[in-house]
Amino acid sequence: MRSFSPAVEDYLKAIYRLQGEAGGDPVTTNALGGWLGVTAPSATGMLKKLDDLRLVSYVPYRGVRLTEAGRRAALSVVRRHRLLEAFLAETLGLPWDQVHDEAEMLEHALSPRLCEVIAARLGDPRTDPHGDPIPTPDGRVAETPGQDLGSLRPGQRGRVTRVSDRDPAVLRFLTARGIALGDVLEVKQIRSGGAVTVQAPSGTHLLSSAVTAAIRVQT
Amino acid sequence: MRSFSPAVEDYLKAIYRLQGEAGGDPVTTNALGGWLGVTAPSATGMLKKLDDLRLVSYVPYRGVRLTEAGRRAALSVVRRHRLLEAFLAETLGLPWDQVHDEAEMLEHALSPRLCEVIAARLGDPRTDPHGDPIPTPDGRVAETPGQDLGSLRPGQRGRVTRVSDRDPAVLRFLTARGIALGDVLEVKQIRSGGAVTVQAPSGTHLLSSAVTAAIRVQT
DNA sequence: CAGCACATTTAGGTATGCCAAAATAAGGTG
DNA sequence: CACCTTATTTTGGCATACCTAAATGTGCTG
Repeated sequence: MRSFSPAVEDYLKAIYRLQGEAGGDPVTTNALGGWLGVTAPSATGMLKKLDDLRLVSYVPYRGVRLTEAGRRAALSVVRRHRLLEAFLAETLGLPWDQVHDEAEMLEHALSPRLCEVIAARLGDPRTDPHGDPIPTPDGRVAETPGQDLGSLRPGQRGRVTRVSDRDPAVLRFLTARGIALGDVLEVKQIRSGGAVTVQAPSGTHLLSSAVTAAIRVQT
Repeated sequence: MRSFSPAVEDYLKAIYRLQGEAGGDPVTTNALGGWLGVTAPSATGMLKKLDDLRLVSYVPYRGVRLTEAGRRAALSVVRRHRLLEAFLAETLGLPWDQVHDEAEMLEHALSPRLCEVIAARLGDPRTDPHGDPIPTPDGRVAETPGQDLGSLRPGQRGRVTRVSDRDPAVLRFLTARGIALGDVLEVKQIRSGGAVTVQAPSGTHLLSSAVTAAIRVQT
């Protein structure tokens, strides 16, 4: 597989992520531009190019979907990204709220060879520091079942399997509260606005809806 | 200090290196283009830009020299490059003939923060795996005195302090012969064409002029 | 000091990837 | 079904960084 420009890789990764959130629906130009911080015309131009490269199938005004080749390319980027996150946390002790931004920059510069050396060194980890699954080199991903913490009802318990890396502030908040991956949380009370009181190993905490939306749990 | 594009960083690094080899003379457009693998017109265009940025002083037809700001920027890139080489060798066990190419790609994506985390993790090493000095964050470099192995006369001895990372094949050759940084070599015989027979801890070896030119020794 | 060889710059062009402004399509509403 | 809002695409431009071909400067040699 030849290699792509950083811009192309970023678009593929974004389409992969948004497609996952959209539950299979095509991704719209605006959603993509918004996610990547570029204007819609810029996204349109890139989508045409990706369609020419057969990485996506793009129907004007109808949105875009990854082709099989596009999916493989996207997973390659995701693999590099998440392996780097795991590596930076493991080897340099970087906290989980910092690994994402660093990996974001390094992922485009990581050679296939070095990528696999890192994977071997880490013992082929299955998840990154946020609990996100690391795709295999041949493009398989173990998507973990589970649900948002916000969807639990009072009295229900769930083990934290995954925390979104989107907002570093959320990660820092959880660190400060002593909540980590693997902890079992019990929902005590649901307040107005979606805030939730939970019982964690580290104590009782009030989590805003922004926080509960970032946490995936397995019951 | 704001950050520069990969292309600008590569030019600064190249000018720094060629200026060192030229012993203070200005670097010519052609030498620069040749080193970087771009045509002379491309180099001319970039030199004008670097002059506008006050990173070099460029006199048409007369060559180019780094300004103090340019020197600092170049040393920042060199620091990142050599720290990465040391890190890859130390942490992942990458052989010294492979670290250069990987560092070459990663250096432009290494944030100042991560750079210093790596330096701390390694205990602020003074040299990279080839013996090249690592500049300090504030722009000081401990240039090691020494001379090319090829300049020694029969009977003279020298300790290997530095090996050029330019040609990975030379590095692999030395590894295969059991010659490493710190070894003391004694020149036994100089053959036609600059090839040299040396006595090393690992035995007696015949080194081509390409190899002796890559080795710096301290007598 | 004329001419030549070579180094270097100028001129003109390509490919990426971004933007703002203007035009157009899609989809819901009266 | 015409209209209006919103999403999207088209148009025209900009910046970076590269190239080839043509023009020009430099410095050496006869």
